[in-house]
Amino acid sequence: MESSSTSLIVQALTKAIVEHRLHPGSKLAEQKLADHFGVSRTLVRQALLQLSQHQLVTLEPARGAFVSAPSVAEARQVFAVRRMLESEMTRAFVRQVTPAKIEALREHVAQEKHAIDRKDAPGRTELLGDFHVRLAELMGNEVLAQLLSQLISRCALITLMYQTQGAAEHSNDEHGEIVRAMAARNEDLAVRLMNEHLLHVEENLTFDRQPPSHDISKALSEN
Amino acid sequence: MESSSTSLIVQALTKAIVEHRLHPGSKLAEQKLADHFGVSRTLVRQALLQLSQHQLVTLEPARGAFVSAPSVAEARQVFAVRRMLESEMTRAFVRQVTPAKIEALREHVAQEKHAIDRKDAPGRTELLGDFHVRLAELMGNEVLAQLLSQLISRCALITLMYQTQGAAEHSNDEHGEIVRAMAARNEDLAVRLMNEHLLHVEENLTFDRQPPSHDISKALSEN
DNA sequence: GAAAACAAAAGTGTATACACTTTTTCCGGT
DNA sequence: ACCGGAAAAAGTGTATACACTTTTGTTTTC
Repeated sequence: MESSSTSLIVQALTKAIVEHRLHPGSKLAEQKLADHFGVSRTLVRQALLQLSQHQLVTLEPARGAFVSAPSVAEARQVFAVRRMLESEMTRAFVRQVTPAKIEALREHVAQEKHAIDRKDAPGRTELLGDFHVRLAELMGNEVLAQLLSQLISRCALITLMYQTQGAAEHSNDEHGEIVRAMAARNEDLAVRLMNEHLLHVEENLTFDRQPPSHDISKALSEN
Repeated sequence: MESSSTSLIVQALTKAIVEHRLHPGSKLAEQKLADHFGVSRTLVRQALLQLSQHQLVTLEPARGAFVSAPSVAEARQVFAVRRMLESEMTRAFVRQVTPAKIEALREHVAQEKHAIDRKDAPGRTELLGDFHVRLAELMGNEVLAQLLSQLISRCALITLMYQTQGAAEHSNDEHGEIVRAMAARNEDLAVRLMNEHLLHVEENLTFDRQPPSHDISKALSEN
């Protein structure tokens, strides 16, 4: 790896954390990362600072940066916020729905299904999360989309990436049902389905602690 | 000014921006800020990076940092998100309300009134915003509180600080009404009042561009 | 042999140096 | 006088240096 501005480092680390190639608790030593990316510690520090704002990384004074290990309480709070935000988002969406938007969502759900059928675990996790961001984008609300994107990254850090094939299929089905309710302009049903969907995802939380991967370079090299 | 870690610089700049002592568009030159705070550019850069994540500052590559000047569209999006989030927050709050929490809110509203009566403009703006954050805190949801706090900072950058005495009183009254509806456990009323309150605040947006203050040191020295 | 104390190594936090980009200033041409 | 452009000044972006803290490993002591 070579050329990289700060944001490229942020992206690479975010991907590695969200995809659970870097486990919660892993130490992120500045010099090691700097060597890996071929830059100075300066840029790595900037990246780690940003990631700490996104809550994906925790900075301990004079001790360094670690992949965040959210507590159960924090995880539940994040999901509570998502339910508040997304149920109302769903309501607003139904009120301004158009055939083109429904078509875009159907297309997305089909992509999810494709990734699931291919057993492409990283791809399916990303797409399942992006469904919710797409909703915000289709509403034309950038602020909402960005906010949700961050919340969902945090959720991905919380839920295990290698969720069962079954759970992924279940989520995919629920996305489909939600879109159907939206297409029928059934506001209350869509909102209820979205709420239930998020509750189901939350139920599937697995709070097992895993042995941290101490080989940072290897974790990052896998793309 | 002397002793300061990065977060102190962030706080000082946030306060200056939110209180409109630094106007949107003002250039924030690193060396000037470094001299003012008596630190090196390193720490100032870290602070500016954080502020840019909070959307209070905009970084232009190779050109430097400027106090953000949110567009009208962006402002409306921020308020739309607040309405989604806060209406559901209100609903959840009513469902788990206790006399102690109501008392805390009454106390807060009284403080608001006090600041308004004293014509303490910075204090009242801060307190009027904090009402919404207090709500989140009382629900015991840190994540929600932090998120709202950031959204509200952005709103403060958008709304003029020196809102009329009348508008402040109006907001204060509405806060009082909301608390009353909550105390009565009238969920739908409380939610409706909160929604209307946020719409009123949004209506009061003033999108006049003001001449930027070029004297950064002076603006920051006023505390 | 275990625990405490010390020394060495590694790592973080802040300042500074330097290359490169943008902005400003100043000067000559029209 | 005004415009264009070169030279200087100011400013940002990244790397490096160095002080100080934490961690690790070794030796000493009981």
